[in-house]
Amino acid sequence: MAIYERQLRDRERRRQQIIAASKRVFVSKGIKATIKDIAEEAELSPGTLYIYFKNKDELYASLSIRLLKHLNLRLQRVKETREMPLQQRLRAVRDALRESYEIDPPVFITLSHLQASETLDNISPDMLDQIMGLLRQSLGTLADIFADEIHAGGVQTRDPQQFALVLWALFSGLVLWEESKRTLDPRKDFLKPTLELAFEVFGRGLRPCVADSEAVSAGVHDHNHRES
Amino acid sequence: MAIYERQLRDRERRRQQIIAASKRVFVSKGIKATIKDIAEEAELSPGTLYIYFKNKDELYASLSIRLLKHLNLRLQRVKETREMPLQQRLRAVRDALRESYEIDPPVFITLSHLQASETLDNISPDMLDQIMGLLRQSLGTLADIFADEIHAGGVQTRDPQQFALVLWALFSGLVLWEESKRTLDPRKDFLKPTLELAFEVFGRGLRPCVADSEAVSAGVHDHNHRES
Amino acid sequence: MAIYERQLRDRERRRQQIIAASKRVFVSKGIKATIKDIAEEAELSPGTLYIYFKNKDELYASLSIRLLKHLNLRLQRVKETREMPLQQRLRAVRDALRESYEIDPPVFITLSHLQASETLDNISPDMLDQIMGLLRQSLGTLADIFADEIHAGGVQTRDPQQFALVLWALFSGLVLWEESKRTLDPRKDFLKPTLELAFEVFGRGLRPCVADSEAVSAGVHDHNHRES
Amino acid sequence: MAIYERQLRDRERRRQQIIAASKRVFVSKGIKATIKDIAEEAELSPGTLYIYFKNKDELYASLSIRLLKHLNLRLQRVKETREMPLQQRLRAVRDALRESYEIDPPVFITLSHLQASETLDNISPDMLDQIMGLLRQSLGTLADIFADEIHAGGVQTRDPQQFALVLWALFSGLVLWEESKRTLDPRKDFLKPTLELAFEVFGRGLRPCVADSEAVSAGVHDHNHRES
DNA sequence: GATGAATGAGGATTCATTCAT
DNA sequence: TATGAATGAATCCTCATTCAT
Repeated sequence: MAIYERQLRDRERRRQQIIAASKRVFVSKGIKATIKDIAEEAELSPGTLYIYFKNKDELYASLSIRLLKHLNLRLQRVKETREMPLQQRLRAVRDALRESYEIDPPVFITLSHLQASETLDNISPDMLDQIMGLLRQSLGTLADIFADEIHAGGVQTRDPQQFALVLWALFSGLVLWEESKRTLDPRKDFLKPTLELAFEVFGRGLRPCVADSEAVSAGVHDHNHRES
Repeated sequence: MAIYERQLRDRERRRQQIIAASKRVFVSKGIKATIKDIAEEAELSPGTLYIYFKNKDELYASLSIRLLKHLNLRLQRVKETREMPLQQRLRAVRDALRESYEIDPPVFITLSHLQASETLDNISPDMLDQIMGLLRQSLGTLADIFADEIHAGGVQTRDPQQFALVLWALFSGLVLWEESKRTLDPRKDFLKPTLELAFEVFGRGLRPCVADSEAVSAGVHDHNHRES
Repeated sequence: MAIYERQLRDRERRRQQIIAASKRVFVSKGIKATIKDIAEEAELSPGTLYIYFKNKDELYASLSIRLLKHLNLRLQRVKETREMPLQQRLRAVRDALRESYEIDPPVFITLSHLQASETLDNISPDMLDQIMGLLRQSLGTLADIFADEIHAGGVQTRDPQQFALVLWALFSGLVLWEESKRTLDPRKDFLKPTLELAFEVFGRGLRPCVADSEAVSAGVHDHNHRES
Repeated sequence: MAIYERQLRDRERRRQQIIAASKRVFVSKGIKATIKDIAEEAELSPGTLYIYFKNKDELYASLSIRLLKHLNLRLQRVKETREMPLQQRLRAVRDALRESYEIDPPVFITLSHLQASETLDNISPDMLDQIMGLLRQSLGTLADIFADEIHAGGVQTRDPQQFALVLWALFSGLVLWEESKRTLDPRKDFLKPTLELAFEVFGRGLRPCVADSEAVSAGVHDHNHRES
């Protein structure tokens, strides 16, 4: 049994080693990275990758899984801080997202591609389920956080799932833009300030107010007064 | 003379016919569409496409140009409605974006890919300039709208360019998500409600307030006191 | 009849116009010239070329025919100068070859390609006969000149056809080399001095001598003495 | 270690196998041979060729390199026979050229094409340098031989480089002609007798004479007096 | 397990040639 | 006759994947 377990552990270690190499390759070559590129970076032969991954798309998907697992953990931790004030929790969410992104910038793009392409066809149902599950879980955790806040009265009463989705989209969009900028001009960390503004605006927008959105457009100024 | 003009018109019509076919192919085959696919859809031979487009990437880019031109027009019109209240203008912006998207859902994705990939290498500088110019123009128009509102006092004093960018990212992210949903489950128009919520939140978040963002997170905590 | 003749004349004029354009294109684009290139240079449409030439290879062949006709004329004229001394006639031959080459440097290469490739398969038998006839005629005229000289005693008694062939090969080889140099370094007129040396050596080598070539190799030094 | 060496040997063997197949294809299909043709002849798949050669042009170039290396060796050996009489050395040169040619008749043509075409653009600078170096070396060795003979007094005092070039051109021209004959009528070994005559004439033409070339044409005219 | 040479389907692109106007 | 858009076969090359060692 011990032997079997060690084999299992070794196997998993190899997988991680390949995944790590893939990430490094993505950083330099982007989406156009080939299996050969990755194999070279991992100091393995192309054939070996196929022992650990069914095909290229599953390798891609594995990257996403790793990313999502990390993100889930971080979000879970935020969820548990029920005692914190809303704005602080939002900032924690923001940082969780940003740090997950910064671990592997290009992988986030992979995740987008994964969603938008036919890549999914080549992935085993198991893996697809896993990814979709993790994605749902991330969004679910976000939604839970919003549900807390709605319940506490700091956020207007709306479907928390929707809030989660909007936040996720906001983040994805910014990351996509960041990446596109990076190909044109690789000055780093343009993301941070924009992300901060985005969360600030978003955070402020969540708050409940006397006047509903319809009313708002009628007479903005008065309503902007906060009772504090 | 009339003959020359007719030829010119015919030529442009063909271009549009090919672009239209490309869009249809993108809907069904996604980014992996081949020249052959598009040619078949357009009921032309592969060679013919190369009469009208220098290469595949320029065909892709043309799709984006069409989209951006349309969007620019729509946003320009919104910009001119200075007399309208903020919320109404925001809704107009939202509709401009959404309608531009709905004309060619998959093309928006192409635009994202265009940004994020090495596609740019194959595009003639002229065309690249055109796309980047249109993109900058769109963001510029958005920024102008925000500048108006900041000046009018309905929006907090921040860099309007940043606001524009956040809005664009928000929209891109939602579109990306919509597209990914569509491949998994093609029930239409899931975008609309989320987009509406997103703009509502965003719109409310823009408003200036007595307490600055720093202050807010400090001063707001009464609301957020947890019983814990 | 007059009408028919004028049509014929017009037709021939068009052909020559196209041939002239082809030559110009060859100078700039080399063997890789396309039908479209030639059509543009001739200010005609690709289709029109096919009214005057069965296919691309026949157009190429026509160039060669023009060249060979010109060369034949020049050589014929040399042949008629029986009264001239050998060396002077040789120089006349040399100049005839060089000038024919200089009218259209790249066409000479076409002629080589014509010989060495499968181009011939696409040419109508008539045209092939014409080319081969002209080539044979050129070599024949050269041979006739040598025959004169052999008869006159200025040239050793050997098959004059063989002499003609050696001369032709010498010239072709030099032209080929010249062309290859030109692609690497387009300084002009490197051909002339080498060609002069070549003909000088060749001319001297033709002369009959007391010692035969076999004898020569036995004891060169003694035999090198000329009785003059 | 032994393993590594065997792999290296295998690799080189494969390369040679592909080169051998290419030659065979050239014989039958000429310059128009495609990668597919060569792959089929080598009983490999097209993709495999690209493991051993960067692209088609480098495959072509490799053929030339092999040829030139062989030729260089042969000429070097002739150069070392300083004690031999001129005519015998010339015959040795002639045989070196002819035998190099006979190893791979079509490759010599490739070499010519290589010089004259745009093929050069696709070849790595290293390989181009190698070919040009070998070519220069061959011509240099020839020139050295002539320099010896000039020094020994058996050859008139001229630039030996020029002599080398003339000889090379003479040979190239004959080979080109031979090849063109072969496509029309594949009776073998028409080259040999012409080449012999060519070298004989050339050899005799090299000899110094009392009268210089200018003088010759003046002083020779006794021979050339025509009865007219 | 590990290798990496071999595969070969598939893609973008070119260009001689045709044909409706 | 002249046009030039349309054709589509043919070409080079790539790269995910397999398999004998």
